[in-house]
Amino acid sequence: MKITLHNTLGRKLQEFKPLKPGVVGMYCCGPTVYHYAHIGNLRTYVNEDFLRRTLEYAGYEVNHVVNITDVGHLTSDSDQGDDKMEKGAAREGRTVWEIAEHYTQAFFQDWKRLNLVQPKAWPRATGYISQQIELVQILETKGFTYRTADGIYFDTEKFARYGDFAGIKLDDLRAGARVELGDKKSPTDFALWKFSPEGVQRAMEWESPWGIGFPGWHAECSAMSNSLIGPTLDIHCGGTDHIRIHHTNEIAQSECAHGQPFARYWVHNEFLKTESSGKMSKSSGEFLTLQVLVDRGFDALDYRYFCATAHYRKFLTFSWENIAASRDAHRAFRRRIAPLLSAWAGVRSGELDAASDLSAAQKDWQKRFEEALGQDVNIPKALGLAQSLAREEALSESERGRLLADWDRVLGLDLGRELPDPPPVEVSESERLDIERLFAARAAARAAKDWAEADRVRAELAELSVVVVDTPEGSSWKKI
RNA sequence: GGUGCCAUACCCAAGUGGUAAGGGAACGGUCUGCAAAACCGUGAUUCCCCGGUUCGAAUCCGGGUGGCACCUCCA
Repeated sequence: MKITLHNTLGRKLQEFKPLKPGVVGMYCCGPTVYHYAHIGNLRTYVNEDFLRRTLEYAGYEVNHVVNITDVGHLTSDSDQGDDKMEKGAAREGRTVWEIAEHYTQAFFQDWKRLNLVQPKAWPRATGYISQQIELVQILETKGFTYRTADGIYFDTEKFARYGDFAGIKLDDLRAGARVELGDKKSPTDFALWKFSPEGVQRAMEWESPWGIGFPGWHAECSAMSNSLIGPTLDIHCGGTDHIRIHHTNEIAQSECAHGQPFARYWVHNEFLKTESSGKMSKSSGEFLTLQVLVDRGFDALDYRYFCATAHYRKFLTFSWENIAASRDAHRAFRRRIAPLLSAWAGVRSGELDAASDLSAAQKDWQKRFEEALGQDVNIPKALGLAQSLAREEALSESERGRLLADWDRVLGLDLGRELPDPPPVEVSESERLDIERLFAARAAARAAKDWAEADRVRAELAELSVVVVDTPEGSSWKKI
């Protein structure tokens, strides 16, 4: 199975070939655990999960690493701004360590609810302080650093290819820079190690060859990816916002320290937008968490399905109308394929040889599915194929069921599981009595075969947003 | 100011030179006392606008218009 990926390095589609046959080293920038992840953050992890599952579907073993940033970096790369972790701690009256633990666990819960595959490692920045110090020492020895009053900085003048990755000329970048220069020689220079301010006890600080302080915010990814995967990664993932600063700096420090390419393929995810305010971001205040969606009656997998409707390199617009449309499509899809999966479960016998016993028609669908995945992980196209296959009567139910069960290894919708119904809308006691009274009146009218009256009451209930469903076992109602 | 991206039906969205996938909503039908669910059917002579290249363009090129992102933390 051939996989083509859009590589930010060179900005073009490229056939994927790992460094070592059969194995993929994949590093993904994870969350800073000072607050809940919002659904925009989560879109990126869902998309990265589609990539990982595609690679595994193609037969690769994926050494997938996602970091947890539990060190509070400054909110600006100059010497200004607050430490996000300390800010979170102050906001909630807890220690930074408690904050880190709480939001890490919340993140893990979201991860599980979205049916994301566990990475091979979840390194925490605070667990790799010595490796980060070591990285800075190597850079210092090789002459890429200089010291100012507040820290050790990377000298971007010493790395000729600095602007290449982001595709920008250094002069333009420097001329347009908005950061305060401070003691830095160039606006593009960045901190590798920051000193704790004189007379200030920071909540998180460590001993180092340069005195007490804390690592710069790009150091952890270089140090942890090197420790867990190696100096050269096959794939490095992240959001598009990281291209300019974070990934550019990771490349600079990693390649100068190790003398070899840092990552061979860079895969960047586009943002989730809102209709009103554009990009969803924590710093702007308002943001939605997965829990808010769940509280509104959506399943986490409804959100996963929603993510699957747009390609990872395109903006996806969130609105309640759009997520509801995805939920409806998702639920209808599950209802439609349930008998297909059952038919397949009924005829399958033990383990099967992957493709050898597929019919010609099945092989044709299989080929189309793999092509969609291979085209830069085109999940929306693959999902469209799954929808079409579900209605394709040229294949028997079990033939379709077999393919869909297999495709779910990539779609990750956990299709074999029955999703619980959304929780009912809250109804106050007095409202409930009103509804019960009308509901009983309608039942009486139906018993008397007074259809006109029954329909009149149904309309009255509808005005209260109450839907009545009649089944052979009796009637029931629910508020929507 | 610098850099880059996007623009396809009511909504979401695939398509990247060969004659517009898929889903949701809506409408019509079957079923049902009526509804709900399910199933069947109906949708762009056209892809923001204007030029150009080509036998052929939503797809390539040029120029507009509109929206967005990055250049401070951010997925």
